[in-house]
Amino acid sequence: MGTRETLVDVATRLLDAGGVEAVTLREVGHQAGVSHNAPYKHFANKEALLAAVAARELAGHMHETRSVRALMHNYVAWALKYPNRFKLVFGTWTIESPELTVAATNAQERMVELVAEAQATGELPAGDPIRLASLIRAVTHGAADLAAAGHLSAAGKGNADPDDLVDDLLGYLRQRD
Amino acid sequence: MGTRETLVDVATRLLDAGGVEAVTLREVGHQAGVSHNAPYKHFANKEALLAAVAARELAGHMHETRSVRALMHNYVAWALKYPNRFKLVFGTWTIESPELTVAATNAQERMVELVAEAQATGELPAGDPIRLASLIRAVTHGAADLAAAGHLSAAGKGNADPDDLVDDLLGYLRQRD
DNA sequence: ACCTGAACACCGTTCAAGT
DNA sequence: ACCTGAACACCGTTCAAGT
Repeated sequence: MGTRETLVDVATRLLDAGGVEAVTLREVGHQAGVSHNAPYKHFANKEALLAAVAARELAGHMHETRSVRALMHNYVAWALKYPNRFKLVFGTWTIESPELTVAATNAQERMVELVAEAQATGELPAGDPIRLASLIRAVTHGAADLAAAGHLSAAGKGNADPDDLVDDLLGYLRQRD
Repeated sequence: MGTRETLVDVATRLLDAGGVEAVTLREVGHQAGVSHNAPYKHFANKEALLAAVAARELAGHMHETRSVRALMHNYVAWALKYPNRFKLVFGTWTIESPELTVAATNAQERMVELVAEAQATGELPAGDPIRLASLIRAVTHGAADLAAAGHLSAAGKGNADPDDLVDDLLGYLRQRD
């Protein structure tokens, strides 16, 4: 395995264990068996390394899913299992990462496809599939983000988990026809 | 104005200008006219200062709103105007801040109240108001978060903005009865 | 092409000391 | 009660040098 790949591996492990602030170039280099500034021979800076982590994460989660519902539940499960990767991917980037942009675009297009299919069978209401996909994605993202940050259960006991909220929305959308 | 309040002011200004990583205790102290470690006499550490910033932000945005829709549009407008404050408030906290918890609980309760009122007048469908409030909040939060991070317009030109998505959801919910 | 060690400027935090 | 200056351990990044 090349050094570059090892660096991304180590960075992902550190990210999972302690959040983005636990990913230091020095520790990444050390655990990869190289010096503390060897990463600069493979990445322009720390953010470029994090972008590589995010891009690999996004690309690796393009499972074949048969339905909008399955895709959204995958999304939620991923956010809850790897909250630090989730936060990294959707955080603010000051650099333009082509691989990250490509991965995000692919995911979005797959989503729109699935929505259009569901509209064709009548499972989802008619209308602009991009706009409807954005709505479904917003609920899923919002529910996952609030849950991952512990802001969804703040109100008490009988709270819904993110999967429930996604299903609630799909249920309301189905009852329209 | 007391030193403590000045520190929170300066920290907020730095947050707006350059994100959370631009908020250094040294710069906060300097711009507040005190030494670089005077903040430790008012806050246990850097995160406690950031929690004070977040709590004041959350408390200051409890405008009197007459409708669920107005509250959600306020939420979106706030997220777009002060993305760094938004990200801070909903980020992961490793400390327990009582003032932050209280402010979040108050906001959630107000939201549930408004949803219950709308259910009474038939504007929103019946059912557990806490769960319905969670759904509406998830869409709003998700749309605002994706938009603030630039992930909503990734698919192209004809994209909906966060306000449109909120209205789309409320529209679907209204058409149920 | 890839790596190393020293160095620089920065940061959070602590501590002894001052009023 | 509130503040200061020095100090410590850390970090991202750069640079000259090595193979």
